[in-house]
Amino acid sequence: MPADSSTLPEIRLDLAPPDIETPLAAALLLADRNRAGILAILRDGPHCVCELAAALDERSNNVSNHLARLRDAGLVRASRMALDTRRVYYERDEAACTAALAQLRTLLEPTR
Amino acid sequence: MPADSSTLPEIRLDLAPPDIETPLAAALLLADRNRAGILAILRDGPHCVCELAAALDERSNNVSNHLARLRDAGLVRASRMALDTRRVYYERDEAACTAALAQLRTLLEPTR
DNA sequence: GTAGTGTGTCACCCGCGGCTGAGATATATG
DNA sequence: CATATATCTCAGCCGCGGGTGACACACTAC
Repeated sequence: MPADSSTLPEIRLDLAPPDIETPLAAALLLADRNRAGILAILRDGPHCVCELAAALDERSNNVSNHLARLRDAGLVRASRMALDTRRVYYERDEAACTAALAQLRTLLEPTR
Repeated sequence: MPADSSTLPEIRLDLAPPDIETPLAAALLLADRNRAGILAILRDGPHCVCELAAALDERSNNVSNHLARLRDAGLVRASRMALDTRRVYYERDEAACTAALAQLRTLLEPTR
């Protein structure tokens, strides 16, 4: 027990647990070598799964798994192109990526 | 083998693997409930380990472990304050947090 | 000195998530 | 139709990282 509690900082044991569910979900999506690589590669336009797999030196089914995660989160879109309907081309959803970045800002940007 | 390769998009199997080490490291740091919570709580100023542990409903040694990770990455600083030298107060390094956010921008921001 | 509190360190356990392999589906060609 | 390529799905395995427990260390009060 402190001798002089008025000069000591008050200990706050009743701080509210912060709501970090959404930014945490965004961080978890980026916290994987292959998913981060996919998003980086797709910055320069759409690519098909086999191109991504070759660039990442991973198997296509593994890349497809990660693409499904990103697709479920809305960060990428899939589409078959007219002249090459066998392949599935993926492209970034820039609006969703910006939204995810905004979530991460709530963790890393000062409140001010 | 395509019958008419001139009308089909060229498949790029020689894409360079992107360098994502630094943004990946930043994402891995944020991709944990307790570390994300610590950064969120510290937005409103320094707090000691026991306060963080209480807010996160975690044991102090566990919180201390995560603080060490954030400290090694430079995102937070530790200091003992004059009037309360028993406790260790942690505060965000806003410059480092901004730098980490800049790394994540390389994944989520359009290149333009 | 001893006792008590706050924090740090580390080995260990264990669950979660990434990778794999097998199979299914889709599209094209012969 | 059969064959080939590209992608998708999912159960299972396994390594990595977070939580725990025990202990050491730092500081205060007595």
